[in-house]
Amino acid sequence: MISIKDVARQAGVAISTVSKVLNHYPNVSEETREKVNKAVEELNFLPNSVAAALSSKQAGRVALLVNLSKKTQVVGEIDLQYIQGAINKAMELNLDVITLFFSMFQNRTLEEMIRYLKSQSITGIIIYGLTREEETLLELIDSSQFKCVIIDAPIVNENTSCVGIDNLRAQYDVARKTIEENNCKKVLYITGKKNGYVTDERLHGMEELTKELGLTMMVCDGSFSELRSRNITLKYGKDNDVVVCASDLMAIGAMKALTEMDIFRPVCGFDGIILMGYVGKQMNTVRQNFAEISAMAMEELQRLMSGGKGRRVGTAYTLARMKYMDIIC
Amino acid sequence: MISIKDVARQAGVAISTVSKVLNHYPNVSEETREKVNKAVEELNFLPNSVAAALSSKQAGRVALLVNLSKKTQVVGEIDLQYIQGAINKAMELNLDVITLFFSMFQNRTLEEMIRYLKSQSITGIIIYGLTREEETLLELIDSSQFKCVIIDAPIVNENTSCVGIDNLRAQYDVARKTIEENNCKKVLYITGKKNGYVTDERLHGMEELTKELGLTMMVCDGSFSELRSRNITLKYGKDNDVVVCASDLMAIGAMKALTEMDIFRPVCGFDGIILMGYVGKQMNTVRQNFAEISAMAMEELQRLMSGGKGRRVGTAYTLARMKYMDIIC
DNA sequence: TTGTAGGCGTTATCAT
DNA sequence: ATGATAACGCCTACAA
Repeated sequence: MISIKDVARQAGVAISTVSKVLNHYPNVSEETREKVNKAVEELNFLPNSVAAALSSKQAGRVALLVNLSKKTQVVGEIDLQYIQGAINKAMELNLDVITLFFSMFQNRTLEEMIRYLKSQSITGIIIYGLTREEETLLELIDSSQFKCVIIDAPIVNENTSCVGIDNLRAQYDVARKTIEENNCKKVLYITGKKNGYVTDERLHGMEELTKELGLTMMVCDGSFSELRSRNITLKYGKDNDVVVCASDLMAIGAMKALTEMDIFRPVCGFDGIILMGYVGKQMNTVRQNFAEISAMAMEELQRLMSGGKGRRVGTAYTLARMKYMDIIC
Repeated sequence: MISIKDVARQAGVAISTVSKVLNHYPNVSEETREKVNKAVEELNFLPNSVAAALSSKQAGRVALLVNLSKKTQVVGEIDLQYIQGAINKAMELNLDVITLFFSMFQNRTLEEMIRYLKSQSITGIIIYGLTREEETLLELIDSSQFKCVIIDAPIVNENTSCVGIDNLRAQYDVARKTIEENNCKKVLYITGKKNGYVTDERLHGMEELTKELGLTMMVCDGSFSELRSRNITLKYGKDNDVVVCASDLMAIGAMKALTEMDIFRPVCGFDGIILMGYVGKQMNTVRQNFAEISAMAMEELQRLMSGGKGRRVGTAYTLARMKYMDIIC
């Protein structure tokens, strides 16, 4: 394997000089910079990231902490896009990434988690799918041992940023659109998990909307479960004239229930997953670009790791309908 | 951060002795072994994997090379299970993992790929979704620079193993079941991509079956595309009395087409993805446990990395029907 | 059986 | 502006 040493020899300079050029240090003459770059080209040199990680305490590695939604069986779509977006961006930024799942830390203490992450030279973490139930993770964030970026949970401090859409607004928007299109008065709102951060925000969006339009609203805990949403709809669907769901999966469950009951009620979902295109009926939904959000999170993490302070980063969304013929190819 | 040095001091032995205990070397007295382990416990020591990777040339890291199926829009389910299965097993085996995607190496030469992987201290690779079109990857495997495990492609050599089900048999089985259940004579077979390894194997399964049962078979290239399958079915579905597809997605496309044409034909798919449960009609399919397959691949890779020779590893499958009420919760 | 010392490829701190 | 040199944490001959 060809190393920085070879480059140094080839360029006729010291190892440390090569390192400086590689890392864009200021005090290097244009002349040597060129010599070194030429040698790098000639030798096709690529720095060993493992050695770099070991040596420098600042250019650490980042961990993706993914909460695989096993609860719903439709695994994958969102999480994979998160992972992909993050990894691609990381490669662009020259950051090392390892992917981890919540389940790996199931019964671990805070100290064990920290130890493990440190043993991997992790200095930055992106967390996907955090809920209030993950107490140890919340402590981890609080511990300030790592730079963190949280997706879709409003946690911000010195070392922690959050990125995500404005859930309140988005829920308001998609529900309003659906309600106005169908001239509804009584809305059945099926929420996400009790302890989910987005759950509250979205609910507030509905509260604002129903108050503003003078609607009545029945709120049921769907826990992001397609089955629960289905049962709730079977029970209360008929008595309301629109079903607003805090997730697409729940919207699908609701729609399937309505179809079975052979009654029509407009339904809207949240997230814009491809699966929505398969259920026949078109529904309004909030569409997010998960890969892009994740890429932004990675950029934000890099900012934090190089000294930036935690902050809130907003991402975009659109209202959409997923049509079968659009999504297949 | 607490290091091997601290453990050595605490145990009153030399650093190298600690290392020996940690790595289960033979020549260590029971007494010192206990002293060291006690110190490890007390200090909650966890070895730094980055340093280990840098130091030892043998305990390298492994890369997951995933071919994200962008062609079909239903991304995720299979790939994510692969990733999850591999990472979980790797953690168990104490192996470092990084996840990469084919797209990252789109226009890269063999040398560039090798350089990159070496710069990451990669010594083992698991490849998911390989086709004959990935020429550079095939060269990479041939180069013998890394230990490789290929999923679902019959490539075996000194440093390369493959793991996967018997595609010929599985295709034969699921088709036979469907055909016998419905007493069919004329089968429309929609294949996967021309250059996919499994495509041929599955086709051979069909050839064996149709010959054995004396059926007529019409073979169309579906390229794993739901849309193509749909169009093929629209065109030829009526003239045949069963549609056998080399993937679930294509089975769904075929079924949707049949439904639109308002005719019934039994359809069977391949893979057992959750999505199958959403399309209403139940279809036979071959169910694979992707996470488990991937875990086996990781174990096989470890075997290779510790000196084992390449070989073929078979995995299990079952025939199943995906029912909506079974898959939601 | 145990310890010493050199090396893995970088980065970072000093002199120069 | 450049170059020695000491870390970084661990592994592994080799020596004791």
